[in-house]
Amino acid sequence: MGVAFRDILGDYKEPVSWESLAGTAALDAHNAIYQFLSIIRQPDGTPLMDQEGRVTSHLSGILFRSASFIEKGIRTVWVFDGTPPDLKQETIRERRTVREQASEKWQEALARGDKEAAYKHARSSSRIDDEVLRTSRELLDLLGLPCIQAPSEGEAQAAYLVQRGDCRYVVSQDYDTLLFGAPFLARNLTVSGKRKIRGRSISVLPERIMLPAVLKGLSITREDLIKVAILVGTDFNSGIRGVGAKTALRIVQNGGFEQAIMEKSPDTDWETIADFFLHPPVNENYLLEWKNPDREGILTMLCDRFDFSPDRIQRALDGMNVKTGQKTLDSWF
DNA sequence: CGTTGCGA
DNA sequence: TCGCAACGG
Repeated sequence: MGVAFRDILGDYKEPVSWESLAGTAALDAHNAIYQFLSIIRQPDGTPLMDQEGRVTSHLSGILFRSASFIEKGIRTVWVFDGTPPDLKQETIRERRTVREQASEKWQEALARGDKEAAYKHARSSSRIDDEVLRTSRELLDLLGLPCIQAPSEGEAQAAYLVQRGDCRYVVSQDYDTLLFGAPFLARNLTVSGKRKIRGRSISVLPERIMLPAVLKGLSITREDLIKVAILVGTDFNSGIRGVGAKTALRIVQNGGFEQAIMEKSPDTDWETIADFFLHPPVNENYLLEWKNPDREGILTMLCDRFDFSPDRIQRALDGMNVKTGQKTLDSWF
């Protein structure tokens, strides 16, 4: 979701400093891991793999990004998806089809030696399987970072953590958490966010989106924002053809939502979808505990089992601890 | 994506 | 020291 939806959010994206993001953050694990699997690849699309051919792109991404977050004083909670709602079945089927077709196109591109196309299709063929999930959690556990299992959508759980005050903000590239009520969404939390300005390369600041500012600025309620999303399409419905975010916003602001649905998409059970965004299943009984990284455990897992270079891993581990002066991360807060 | 190595 | 290409697994 969100490709069209973001057209009305442009004015509410604020650049923020890394310092202002110190504290606890609920990380959309699916979103982050997908990004790692999708992007960390060779030019021909081959992901990082150990000697046995097991994919390791996600482990590389999790380790180095976590090291960077820890150095910046950002304590992450990794929120994993549970069982998707029935409402999402069609989207899931569509994604599987796209993935399978991308996989075929990847092989075809490889066969004809078109690396650029190979890389592009390989990215779209990315899939988070059980093995990726298991090894991700294993590494996060060794890093001492808490993982929460959502009963349903991870974005909903992440939004809940912030609403409840256990985290300051959600980290995700997707905007869905806003619909689930996250008051503070942070995007572009990448180390390598670099841009050239006047010949100089400066690091691009992360950006934040504050839900109250969005709602106030657009003069709508959260329920209205959800209606806008439903008109353009969500994970739970395909939206109305030809209606983008700006048109959808105007329709909702003018009170024309129900009529538009009735006329253009009468089969959309919008009330059920809206109710899911407003009252999603969440786990309310979680325990958040941060521990020191298990240095030996991480080295054993990544180097002995997955063929990472001990040198690189040690350097990353040094970066996580040295700055804290042997204190536990917890003692910062 | 994030790190590292290399040429200027 | 910087900027970019290549590597990592």
